[in-house]
Amino acid sequence: MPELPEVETVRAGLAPVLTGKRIVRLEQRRPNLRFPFPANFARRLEGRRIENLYRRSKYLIANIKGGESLIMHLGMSGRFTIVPADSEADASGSFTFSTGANPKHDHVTFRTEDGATVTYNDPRRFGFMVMTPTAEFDSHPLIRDLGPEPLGNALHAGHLASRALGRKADLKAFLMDQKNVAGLGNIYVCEALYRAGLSPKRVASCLAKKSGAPTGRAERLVTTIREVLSEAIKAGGSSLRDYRAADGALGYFQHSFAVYGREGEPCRTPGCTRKVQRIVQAGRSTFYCGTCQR
DNA sequence: AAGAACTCCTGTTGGC
DNA sequence: TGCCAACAGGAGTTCT
Repeated sequence: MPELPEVETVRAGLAPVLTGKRIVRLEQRRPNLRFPFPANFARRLEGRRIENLYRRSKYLIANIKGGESLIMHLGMSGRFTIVPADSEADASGSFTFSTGANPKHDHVTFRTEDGATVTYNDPRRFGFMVMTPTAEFDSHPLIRDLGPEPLGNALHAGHLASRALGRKADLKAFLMDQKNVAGLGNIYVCEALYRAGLSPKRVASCLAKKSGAPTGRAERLVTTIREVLSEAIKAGGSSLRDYRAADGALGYFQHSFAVYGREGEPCRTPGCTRKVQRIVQAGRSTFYCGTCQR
């Protein structure tokens, strides 16, 4: 579920609780999520310090003192919940801070030296946690082929054009592919395409001229991708169904969707009378306005 | 090599 | 009310 803005919001919530802290206990309640947990997972983390917590694409990464990195992905339904150190069980035995999720899907709990706990809950178990030597991080198979961070300098129209040149996939699929741009998912691709006035059904190669130079469409897309992601981060992400920040807060960017989830509702472009359409591309819903997006 | 289909898993929703 | 199909912020694997 979470795309870049949601993962970034989770990172911001977890960072003050985890950065620089020693993990004193790790409870792992099942052998695997999407992939098996790292071998000797608890033994490799207990007693060790988290040096920093950062985000790359939709991954959360913790550098662990001693030379390993923990790579975490939330999949479709993953959620982290913090229970602060000073919260206490009430008379009924339940915690003041409930995780708000079905506890049968609480798969991993980290306890820090401060007494805070961070629990990972994931009903669908499409998320995962893997470890790799930090020195080999960049060449890890999950990391090495990722495209540029959309909010950094490496994403520019020329990059999109060079990736898109000669590609027959449609624009929607091109932008969903993490090798081309990192961090976008179904929601923000739909929203960025709407803002750029580009049809999701267009062929990806429309971003490049025959010379390989970027078209105006590529320029517009870079701008709208950045805009929509930045605004969503400011709003704390989008909360539909499962997603919450680590402190339990709901994001509110879903109220700003122009097209996502709005099938049959009027296009928000002033003067446009068209209704938002839903089509299926590569098995996923795409929402767009057939008038404003060409 | 690129692209499409299939797969993992549980929960929720809407139609009959 | 129940039953069943469709769908959900992802992406690796396998096939053509």
